[in-house]
Amino acid sequence: MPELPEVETVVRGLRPLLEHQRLDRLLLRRADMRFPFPVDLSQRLTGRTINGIERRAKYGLIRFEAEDAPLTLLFHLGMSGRMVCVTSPEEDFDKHDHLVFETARGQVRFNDPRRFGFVEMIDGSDNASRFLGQLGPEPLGEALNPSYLRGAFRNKKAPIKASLLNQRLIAGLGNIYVCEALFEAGIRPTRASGSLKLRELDRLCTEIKAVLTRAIEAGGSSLRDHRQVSGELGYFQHAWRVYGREGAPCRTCERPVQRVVQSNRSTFFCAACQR
DNA sequence: ACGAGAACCTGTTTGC
DNA sequence: TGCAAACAGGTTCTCG
Repeated sequence: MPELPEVETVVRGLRPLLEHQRLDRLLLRRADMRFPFPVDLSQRLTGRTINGIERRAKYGLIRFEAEDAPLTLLFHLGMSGRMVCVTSPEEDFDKHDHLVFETARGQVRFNDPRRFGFVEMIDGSDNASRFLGQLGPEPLGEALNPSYLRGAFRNKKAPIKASLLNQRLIAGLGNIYVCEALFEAGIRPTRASGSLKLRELDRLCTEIKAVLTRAIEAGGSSLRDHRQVSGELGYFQHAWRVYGREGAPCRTCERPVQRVVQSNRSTFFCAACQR
């Protein structure tokens, strides 16, 4: 489930395996993803040292050592993407292992059954990326605050659920954490974005940060689990308050959780607790 | 300009 | 039991 906390967990998990390592081999097994993988990936990156790995919104950024301009490999996990760490390289490939990074420490395999994931080479500054250019502020940064939200949502008729998913307004929220944050803030997902009072925006802002922070902590603890580190990165269990709980009792008032579809995506909420 | 819906693809679950 | 439909964490594009 690659939303922001999962990508953060993936990035943290990749660091000990890839950071300051030379990329000995980059194997491209399948290139026809959501956007085709660049065909010259191996040629451009093999032999280079990885300087660091960062996250921006739901994107992972692998920084490579380069002579002149910065060189970055951006990756996105799509809906079903995973990074699988393999310390015994003779292990058979899965049919959905599309890209394989190999260093002295072993392999990292980009596995993605649905192939909505993709990578992009960024030459120079991050602004050169077609994906990073239009992004709104990071939800965990100081730039996300009630007055920013007031400006971003002013006069907007779109439901608050849709606005929170809009990466140009806030970068990194996905379907699960939007549902959870709206529940925690007591705000009904169908409300017009522009109708939220400053008091509500303040609470929403607080809950967005709290929900994401808790999820990152859960991911961090799962990283310490040996099975996680040597296997799949970025997938951990979480006890959702409303997400995926249609018909089950609200954990606050015990009335059944409702499910509606907004912009073709499921929204879960409690009609009594969220107004 | 804005918002809703479709498209992209595969695997798993649900329902008849 | 078998098969088809529904559904799944994302982003981008088109259309009204």
